[in-house]
Amino acid sequence: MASTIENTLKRDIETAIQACFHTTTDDFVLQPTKKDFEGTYTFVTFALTKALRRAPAQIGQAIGEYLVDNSSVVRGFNVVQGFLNLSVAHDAWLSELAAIDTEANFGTQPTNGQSVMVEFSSPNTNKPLHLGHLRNNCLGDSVSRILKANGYEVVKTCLVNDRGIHICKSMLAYQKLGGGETPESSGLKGDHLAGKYYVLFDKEYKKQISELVADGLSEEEAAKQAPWISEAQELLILWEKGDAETVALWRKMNGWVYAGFQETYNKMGIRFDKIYYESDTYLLGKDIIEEGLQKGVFYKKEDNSVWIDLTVEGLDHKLVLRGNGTSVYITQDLGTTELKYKDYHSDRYLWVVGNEQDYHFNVLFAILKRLGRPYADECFHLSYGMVDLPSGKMKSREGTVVDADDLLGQMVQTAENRTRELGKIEDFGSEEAKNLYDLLALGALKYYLLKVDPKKRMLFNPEESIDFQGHTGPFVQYTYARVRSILRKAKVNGISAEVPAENYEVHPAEQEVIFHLTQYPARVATAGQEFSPALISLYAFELAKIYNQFYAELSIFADPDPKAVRMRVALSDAVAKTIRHAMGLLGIEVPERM
RNA sequence: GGUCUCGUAGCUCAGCUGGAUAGAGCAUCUGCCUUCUAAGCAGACGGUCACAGGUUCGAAUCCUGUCGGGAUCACCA
Repeated sequence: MASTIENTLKRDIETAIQACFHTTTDDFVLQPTKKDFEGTYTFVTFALTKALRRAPAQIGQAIGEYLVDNSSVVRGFNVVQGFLNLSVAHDAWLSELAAIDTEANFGTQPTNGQSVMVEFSSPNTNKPLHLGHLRNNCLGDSVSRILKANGYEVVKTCLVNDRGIHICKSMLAYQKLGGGETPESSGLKGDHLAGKYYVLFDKEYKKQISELVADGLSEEEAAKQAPWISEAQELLILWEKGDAETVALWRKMNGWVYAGFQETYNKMGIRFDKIYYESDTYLLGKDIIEEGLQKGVFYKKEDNSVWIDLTVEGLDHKLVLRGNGTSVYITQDLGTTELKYKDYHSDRYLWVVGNEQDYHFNVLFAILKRLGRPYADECFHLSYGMVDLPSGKMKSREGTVVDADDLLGQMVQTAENRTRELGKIEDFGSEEAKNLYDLLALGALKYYLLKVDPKKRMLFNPEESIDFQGHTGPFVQYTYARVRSILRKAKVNGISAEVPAENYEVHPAEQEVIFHLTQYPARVATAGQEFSPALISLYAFELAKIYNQFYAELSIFADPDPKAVRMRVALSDAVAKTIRHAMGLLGIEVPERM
């Protein structure tokens, strides 16, 4: 995965060590040279000092001299303490760039013959999507794209949580207070309409609790006895029995929510290959419990409830089936996982689920292993951190959520305002302009959510709008548009991209750009191994930044050397291609102009 | 209380499989558009890498402990 220069360099250094000292090292440290020093790669010699019993600088000097004489990729060197800084030969830069230039799908690996299922989003159908869901969606979508670029066949899947007591709560409130309201009659998006009744339920429920508490009941008792909660539970029972009226209402309200979600997914550019509905799968898993009992993996208590002892794994005893024979969360997940396996026989399974469920997934994977499932070792939980507000966690019932549709709308507005201020696209038609605003807003939002290490929780301050400058999506998009402008100009002037084969002194600013281009495939591979779009985000930013520096320092068309002009056009072309590819892995589109 | 996780500049984050003087962006201040898109570039300011020990030639990074934040330990999903 490393670049040609890097591979050659490693080999040549090994040869040098052998030739100079008649030994080898397994502690091989080759890293990019720090900015303040001359060179591109730095070989660290400290590890060799003990075995060779020589000063680090002495070792560096010897290896450096050998490389300058014998390595095709080394042009010069300097030694600072134990650091051997190496400059790359001009021809090596040129051939590296030429190779990238001719590669049609730079960054994409050929198929590896393996398949992976990525489950993400998995929303509840009782309230609209918020910023936390957006992080999940962006992560799931981007990781899917990254895995695909790494050669996997990817199945994107979503398990819709469309049944249960929470759904019945919104249904009940709607029955009581809805008065036949519909998305059409109210002008509300379907998921927001359902969410409205979920909130109304909670309001009334809380009122009922406090009334009961005033009558002398304990909080706990009151929460159980409040009339609306009992009615909601009755609704759930009716639903499970298949009561026609209840099911019809459920279907109607869920339909609204699906339509609402679909609209948001469409806006975000997110699609699934397969959607599972919990209403179809919630009874699954019981046969696995039976199987586990027979295998002695599970045990039964006196009340008929079924458990597993996971203390050996450092976990607890865990309930897997209630005494009355009904499922719990883990039962369903066992069933759904088995179903996914039966449906797709994928080689690997990835769940993009918040880190609040770390324990659940540890349990799930431990059980799968105990049951000897063939896919047990290929299950991974991409555990991402919550999006918190300065006030703490987002809570939908307390109205402290950042609504996905609202935020998206605001960002489109910001994109429009900013674009108008700059006045660069006055010749755009209204539809063209609208597309650009959407593209920029999505770029800013997705980049914002993806640039942070997925594992870490992140803070969103609603008081501060998401930036369009600096380390942002629009910065990268802008750089792309800028490069495209260069390439258009080259085409108009009949200048073709061409990397000279030799006799060209590659300018340091050009070297920097080429060096970063060479790092891309390795970065894509690491991002795939670590399920981390943040690595790609950072890369895209760095590449754009370095190109902008090159752009500010050197003139492309005004250079007197026509070889330099053609070479820089080729370099620009490679950068445009790579930025587009990297942003594509984040699910972000790039504009021709902005 | 047990387990997991995080603590880096005023703010948001990189760096963490040990390597040079700890890096970006935002914010504040200063320069740069008669030349390829200034959503840009250059510079200034800003740090006891929570704290204390340990390992080593070398620690933000590894180990131990302390303090502080978060999550989780449901017959909720």
